[in-house]
Amino acid sequence: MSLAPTHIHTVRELFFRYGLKSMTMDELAKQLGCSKKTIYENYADKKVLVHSVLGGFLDEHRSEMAALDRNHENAIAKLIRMAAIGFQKMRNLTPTILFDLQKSYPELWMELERYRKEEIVEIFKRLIERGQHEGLIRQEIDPSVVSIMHLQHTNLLLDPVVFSHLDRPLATVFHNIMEVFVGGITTSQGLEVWNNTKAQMNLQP
Amino acid sequence: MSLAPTHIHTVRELFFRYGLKSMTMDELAKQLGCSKKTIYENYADKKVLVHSVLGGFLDEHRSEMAALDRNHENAIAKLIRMAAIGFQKMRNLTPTILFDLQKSYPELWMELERYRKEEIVEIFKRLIERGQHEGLIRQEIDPSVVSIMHLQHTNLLLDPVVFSHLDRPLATVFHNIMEVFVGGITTSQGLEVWNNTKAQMNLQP
DNA sequence: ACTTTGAAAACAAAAAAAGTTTTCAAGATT
DNA sequence: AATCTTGAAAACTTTTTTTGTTTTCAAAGT
Repeated sequence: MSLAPTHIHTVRELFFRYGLKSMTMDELAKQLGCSKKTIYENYADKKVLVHSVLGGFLDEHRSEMAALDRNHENAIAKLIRMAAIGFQKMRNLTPTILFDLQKSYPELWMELERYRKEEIVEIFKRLIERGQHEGLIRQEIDPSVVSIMHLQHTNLLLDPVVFSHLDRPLATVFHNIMEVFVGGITTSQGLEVWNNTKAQMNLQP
Repeated sequence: MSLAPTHIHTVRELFFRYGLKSMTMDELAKQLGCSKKTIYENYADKKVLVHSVLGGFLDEHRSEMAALDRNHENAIAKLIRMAAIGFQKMRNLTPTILFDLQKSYPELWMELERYRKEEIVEIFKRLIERGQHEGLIRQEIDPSVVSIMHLQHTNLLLDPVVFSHLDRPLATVFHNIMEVFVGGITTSQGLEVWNNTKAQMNLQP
C-alpha cells in the first residue's frame, strides 16, 4: 500500500512528457520500478490514475491562486503574478497530452476547459474589478471581456505554432504580452503603480 | 494517386507534434482530409509511412550537410554551421516521438542512432582533421574523441531535463556550448579566424 | 518456520488500431 | 446524357495492443 505520495509525481512527469497514450500501464510500472498490481491496488483503473494526476495538477494551481489572494499587494501586481503562475503552470501541457486528453479522456478535457474558462477567468475578472475600485484600471474596461482576452493570451503562448519559432525565452514573450495588456487597461495612476511594483517583484515567467 | 509530395510534410508535422502512437491512421486521414484508402494506396502500411517520414527527415539533413561541404569556408566556420544545423534539426525530435520510435519502431530508432553516431560523427571528425591541416585546430586534439563529445553535446541540448528549466533560448545555450568547444580545440590562429568569422556569419541556433 | 509483501510474469478480456472492402456522390470522359 | 473514374466516408474484419486479473515466487519481516 505504498506508491501514492511519492510516485504520483513521477507518474505526472511521465504522463506529461510522453503523453497518456504512449505511457501504458506496463511501461508506467516499469518506470516506477513496481508491479502493475501495486498500481491497481491504489488506483481502480487508468482513468482514475489520470484523473488523480490532472486533479492534483489543478489543485496545485488552485492553491497557488488562493495563496495569491491572501497576500496584500495591489490589484495590478496580483494580476501579473496570477498570469505568471498560469503561464508557468500551463506550459507543462504539451501538445501530446492535450491531444490524448481530448481524445481518450474527453470528460477530463472538458474539466480542464471548464477550469480555465470558468474558475480562472472568474478570478481574473474579479481582480480587474478590484483594480477598477482601486482606481488602477480604467472604468471603460469590461472585466468580462478582458478576462477572456487574457485566457486567450495564455492559449497563444502555449500554442507551438504561434511564438515558438521565434526561439525567445517564454519569459520574454510573456513580459511583452503583459506590457501591452497592462498598459492597455490601466489608468495613469495604475501605470505608475505598475512601474513601481514591476521593479520590486521578481517574476518567474 | 495524389498525397505524396504535399501531404507528407503534414504527416511529418503531425507525427512530430503528437507522437507516432497518438497519431493513428484514422486520425491522420481525418487531419489530412483524405481517406485511409488513399493513404494505403501510397504506403503499404504505417511502418512504411513512418519510415518514409523519418527517412525524408534524415535525407534533408544529409543534403544540408552536403551543401555545407561544397561551400568554401574555413574548417572552423563549417564546424559551427554544421553544429547549428544539427541542433536546429534535432530539436524537432520531441521526447514523445523518440519514445514511440524506440518502442514501436526499434529498427528505425537504430537507424536514427546509427545515422547520428556514424554518419554525422564521421563528417564532424573529418572537419576536425581538416581544421588540423589548416593549422586552426590543435594537433593534440583527437578527432575521434571530440567528434563523439560534440554528439553528446547535441544530446544534452535536446534532453528536456538538462537545460530546459533555465528557460534560455536554445540559441543562447548553443552559443555558450560552442564557445567552450571551439575555444577548447583551436590554436591561437584558429581562435583568431573564429573571432573574425563569427561576426560575419549569422547563425540560426 | 511462517507470514506478509510486492515484483515479475503469465493470463484472459476488452479495446483500439490496422488494414480491407463497400458505398456513394461528384467530376471527368466518351 | 450516359458511363466511368475517383476518392472520401464509413462499415467491416483482423490483428495487435492494452487493460486489468491472477499466479508465481523470492526476499523481507515476524
